[in-house]
Amino acid sequence: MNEPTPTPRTDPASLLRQHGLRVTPQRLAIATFIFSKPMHVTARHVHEHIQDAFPSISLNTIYLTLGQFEACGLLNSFEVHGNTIFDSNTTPHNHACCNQCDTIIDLTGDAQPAEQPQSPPQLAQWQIQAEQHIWLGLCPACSHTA
Amino acid sequence: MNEPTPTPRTDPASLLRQHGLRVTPQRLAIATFIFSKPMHVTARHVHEHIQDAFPSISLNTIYLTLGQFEACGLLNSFEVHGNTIFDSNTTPHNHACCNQCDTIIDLTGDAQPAEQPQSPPQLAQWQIQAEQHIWLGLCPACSHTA
DNA sequence: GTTAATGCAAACTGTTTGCATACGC
DNA sequence: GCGTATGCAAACAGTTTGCATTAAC
Repeated sequence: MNEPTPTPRTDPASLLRQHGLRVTPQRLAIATFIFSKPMHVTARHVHEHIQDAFPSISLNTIYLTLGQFEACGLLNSFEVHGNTIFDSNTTPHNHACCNQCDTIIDLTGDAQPAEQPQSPPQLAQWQIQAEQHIWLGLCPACSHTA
Repeated sequence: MNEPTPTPRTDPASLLRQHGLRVTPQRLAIATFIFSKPMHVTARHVHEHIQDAFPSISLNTIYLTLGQFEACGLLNSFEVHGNTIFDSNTTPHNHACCNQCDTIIDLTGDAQPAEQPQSPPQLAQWQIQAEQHIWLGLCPACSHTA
């Protein structure tokens, strides 16, 4: 009861209300999907998944909703291969992306120095808002078949 | 005379021939512009600059040429804010990009651990081809006006 | 009832592709 | 002369915008 965790594992509806977002069935479905576990999705990916339950949902709504989730701090986003990837894991971590199959994995740093962003001295006067550390290459599966 | 540096500061024409690329006036202009000093450019940026000398040059040619330069290892590319940035500095280094004015600076690491890409253990089975470490935020100028 | 979310369509941007012509080698 | 580079146009994908309708509060 004494844990002021920023985004606790509450149910999606409460999560939305906590951030001043209206709870609509579509939004609830998106939130339920995305926050069920840490995942990396594109807007299209979400759209295709949600269409099972809401065949008439538009990509537009997906973009809007994901954008709002990100503005609330419920999601992070980054770009790989020209696509915007939304990441429901909002703790600081890095990524590796396969150049062939586009698989993305989290690199949650045990020995990683990503937690403390030790900005280089040249950035002393910058106001850093985000840090992206991405490895690109071939995942184990694609390495074998390549 | 005894320096076998990979991409020496030869004239652009020789540089192109060295990599099996035909030397055309347009290509020469692009190469001269890009390799005059380390810089970060988009295809559009190059196009606008080259149009001074070749008003009829097409964006298509720019994309093709930059793509070939990259395939030859003369350029690196990365994406920021949905744009492909071509970097004529091919030595390993990191970047910082201003979210407001899109200024990009090189972070050539003195104390930076970027030189030896110490891949995280999770990537042991990956075949890493590139590593991007980008800081996003506000540059000193935009920090002040924000 | 007020305000925000949705869905549709169209616009917009960056990039790629196809193809005929021009030109470096 | 052969083969690639160029330029034009059109295609394409991801994303954004405008607006009328609908639904949450």
